[in-house]
Amino acid sequence: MRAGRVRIQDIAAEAGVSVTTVSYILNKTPGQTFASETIQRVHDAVTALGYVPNMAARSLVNNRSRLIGVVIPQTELHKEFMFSNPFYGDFLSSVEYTARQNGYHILISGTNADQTYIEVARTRSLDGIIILGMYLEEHYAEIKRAEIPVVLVDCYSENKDFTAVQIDDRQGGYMAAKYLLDKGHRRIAHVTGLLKSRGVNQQRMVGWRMALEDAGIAYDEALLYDGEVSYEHGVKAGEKIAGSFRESGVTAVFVSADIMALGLYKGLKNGGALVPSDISVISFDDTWLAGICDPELTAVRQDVALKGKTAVEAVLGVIDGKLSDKREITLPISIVERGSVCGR
Amino acid sequence: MRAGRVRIQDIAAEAGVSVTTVSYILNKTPGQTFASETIQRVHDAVTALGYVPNMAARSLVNNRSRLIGVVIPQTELHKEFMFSNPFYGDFLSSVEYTARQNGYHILISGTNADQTYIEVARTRSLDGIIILGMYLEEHYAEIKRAEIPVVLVDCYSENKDFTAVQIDDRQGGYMAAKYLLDKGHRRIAHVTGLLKSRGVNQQRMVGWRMALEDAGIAYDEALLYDGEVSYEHGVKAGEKIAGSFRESGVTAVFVSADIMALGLYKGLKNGGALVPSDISVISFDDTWLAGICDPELTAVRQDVALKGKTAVEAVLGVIDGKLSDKREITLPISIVERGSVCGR
DNA sequence: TTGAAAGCGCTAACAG
DNA sequence: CTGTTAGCGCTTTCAA
Repeated sequence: MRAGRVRIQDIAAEAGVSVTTVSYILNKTPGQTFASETIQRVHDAVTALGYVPNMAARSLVNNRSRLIGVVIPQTELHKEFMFSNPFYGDFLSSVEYTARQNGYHILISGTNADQTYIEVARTRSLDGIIILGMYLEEHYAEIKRAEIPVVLVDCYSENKDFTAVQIDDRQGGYMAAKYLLDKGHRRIAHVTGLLKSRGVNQQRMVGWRMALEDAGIAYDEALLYDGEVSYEHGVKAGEKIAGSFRESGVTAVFVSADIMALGLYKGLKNGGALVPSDISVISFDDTWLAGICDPELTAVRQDVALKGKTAVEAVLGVIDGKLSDKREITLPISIVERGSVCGR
Repeated sequence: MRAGRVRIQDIAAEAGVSVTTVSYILNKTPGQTFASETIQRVHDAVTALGYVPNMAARSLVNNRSRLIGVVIPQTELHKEFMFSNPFYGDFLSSVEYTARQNGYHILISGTNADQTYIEVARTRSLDGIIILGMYLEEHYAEIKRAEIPVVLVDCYSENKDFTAVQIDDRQGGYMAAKYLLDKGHRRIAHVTGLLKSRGVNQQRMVGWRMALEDAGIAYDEALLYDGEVSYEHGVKAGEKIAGSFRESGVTAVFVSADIMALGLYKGLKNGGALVPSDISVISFDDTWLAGICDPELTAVRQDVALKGKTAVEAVLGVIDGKLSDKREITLPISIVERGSVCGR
């Protein structure tokens, strides 16, 4: 039970066996069998001496660390995570839990300008990494070259070289707009994040446009409000919409994240528009934020915890050499009806 | 630039020097000087070959990992983190950022029943750990014995053996109640989390009681609503308060976390009480949530990012052997006035 | 200034 | 079934 270094040697001595035996027993190495009495003696020695394995030594030999890296988008390079959006916290929570159940730990790290995440991964002998968001195209070549198991979450890449966990964001956007259409809305605005070419926001936007077009409604760029995925952007968009909805005829808004929806509520209110009687709102994600506003948000729901769990299972699958075929995993989405949409 | 293992040997060969030289130059080992040309050759070799150091090997030798562990409260043992409260996300974000700027990475891990965090720390050769919440008394002896640099955040322990980063929660509670008192409120309810004996909620509650007593108001247990730190608990408390405030005479509530304040708003509204005209509300933390409700929350503000930064700097201080004296670091708090309190 | 070499703790041939 | 031993990549003492 001492704090200092108890080595595998020490427990070998204590148990009166060789280090090999101890190593085999502790690792339950397949194909090695031992007298149950031997096993018992080894385990006794372990508890008696308070032995814990030294992962550094183990990593050095195996070249694997039982560590999984998680890359979370930063607001800017050098800066902090975008944790104000509960989506990330929920995701990380699920990832950590699932990894831990499988004997892995999570290393989180943003990146500085002088070091790419791949360098971190190599330096730390990460067994795999989960990349959230869309850092891909810039680092594609490097990641590919590093030959490290990577799972992409919410990245729409042209390169199908990596396993990806995602939802059908385009379909989600379509569902949201269709829902509004079915309620009789014809002029539907869209508040969204930055429309980077291969991001989820882009896809949701395209889905929205498709639904409108399928309903015979021409795309009107004036109804698109893109900015940062933040509360503040929601406020700004809400104020603009509230200030013009009587002329523009807008009766509904599809907003692509709960956190922006909260801002939107505020902005609409500031501008004197009521939800849902003046403006109906449908959101995306359905984090717990959707339940705290008034009226509660109708939203396209995705299961963030499942996304995290699936991402971990996918990296582990790649690490273990299974899952080489199952390249793309698409999780289901649905619409949760609450009070923020009314019919026309 | 290859993915495979480039060793320090390889770059020694490439640069035409010995491994010792390379090691010294790469580590900028104090007291070792080299011809600037040699240094240049080594660095050239590093970039040419794409060398990244192997932390496992380094850890094995130094017995340090440049890894800092962060322990975040779990809802239950075995379970996931309490990330729905933005406090934790903001804290972690700041911790990761500060650590990274200092060349450290963050390992996050909850604990399973079969393994304490200290075992994780030993197995992973963590250089230090930041413990958030109050796991202390149960593990006190073990942590002490492990002799690993520990910084406690938001833990009120009797044992002053560890460096602690905190705010004066009792003072915060006092300030909140005093603020309400000064506005003319006499019957002030308190909605809080579980009152574990050495937790922040306990302290805030004591501050509230003290302020009331100092104002000559007897403590009334009926005005205390304790439960879990969650949105739901806030809702329940709000409904109860709204249902009885006309009889009980309650005109104000001090709620000990923003996330509960949001629930409280909802509950009050459900029960037909208006904020602030019927019931004034003052909250604690002042995360971004305080700004999203209507009316915006007046709150006791603590700087979560600063707390994270300070915690990291404190562990690093302990690791480097400085800071042995500065045992307790108390961060400032203040009151941010917004629209949720009105005078009487 | 530089180099040889002894480990750090562990795994996994290989030999018994 | 069990023991010996050669590394994994790196730091650092000691000697040159």
